[in-house]
Amino acid sequence: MTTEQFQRNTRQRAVILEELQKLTSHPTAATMYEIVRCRLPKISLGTVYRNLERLVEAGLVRKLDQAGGEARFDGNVQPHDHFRCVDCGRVDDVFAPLLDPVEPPTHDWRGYQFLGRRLEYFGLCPACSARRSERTSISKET
Amino acid sequence: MTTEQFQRNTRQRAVILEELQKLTSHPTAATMYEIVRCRLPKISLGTVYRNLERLVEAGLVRKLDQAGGEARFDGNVQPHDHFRCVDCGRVDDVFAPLLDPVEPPTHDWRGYQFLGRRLEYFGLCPACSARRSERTSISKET
DNA sequence: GTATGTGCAAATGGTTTGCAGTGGG
DNA sequence: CCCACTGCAAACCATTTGCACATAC
Repeated sequence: MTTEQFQRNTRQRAVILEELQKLTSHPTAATMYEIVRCRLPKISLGTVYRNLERLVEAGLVRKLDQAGGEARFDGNVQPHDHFRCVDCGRVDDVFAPLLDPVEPPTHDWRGYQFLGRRLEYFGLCPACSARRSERTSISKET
Repeated sequence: MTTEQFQRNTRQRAVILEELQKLTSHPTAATMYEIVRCRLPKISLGTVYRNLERLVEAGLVRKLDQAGGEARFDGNVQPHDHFRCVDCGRVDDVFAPLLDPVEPPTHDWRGYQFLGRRLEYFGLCPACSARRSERTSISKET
């Protein structure tokens, strides 16, 4: 898994990949740092960033980044889409294809060479949706 | 256009919206700052950021922040998708719907409340695509 | 007149990087 | 034994924010 793609196989990289693949949440680099520190107390945040980046390049990890916000990482590289909660920021997998997964041309659409797409839904996750409607009914009562 | 949505209508906000709507490119906040400074030399970058954010909230401008790096802004709020070049970073409009625009449920899909979706293609723009294949053939020749 | 919005500059926060030291092969 | 990788801390850079002043209404 970690073989061949890298010049050296370090314990740090192995643990980062292993822990990320255990999760179905989509942790930030900082969260990964906290998780990995349980097993490698001396690891640095810089190493976490560097390895996540290299794992992305190697195609073993997906990066879900957003301008101005924290990037999140996904250990599941199977094609699938995401739902981002605008209140709490959590990212969940969307298993049902909500958009017809017709692929764009793989290359040369009017000179553009397509490499992929990013599709993300946004809205309120179940918890935040409940919390909001609760607040609304309270404010109506008061 | 700028009326009603805001408590006060300032020249700064009007110029920012006006200049952004002239463009079909998708400038960053820094680029908008440069553009607007031709007409308002004393404007500050902070004001550009604040107003772009408020214009997004008012639904007059779209913010394209799906990828890491700098956010880009779009004065065209008609529903359409985008193509981002991974080499030079330019963002172009995608006019032809490459994905069937089937809308996700408007709310309550397994407790999730959908507010919208963001779709972005990425790959190489015509210029960068040409530049890359040129380099490849050169390296083959050499 | 007032409080919303601006200009300025400093702060913030996620991410990257330079460097000396470590350890994988 | 060498050089890719690490730990550490400082640097970076897009964005946000605090504050005194300006101006829209």
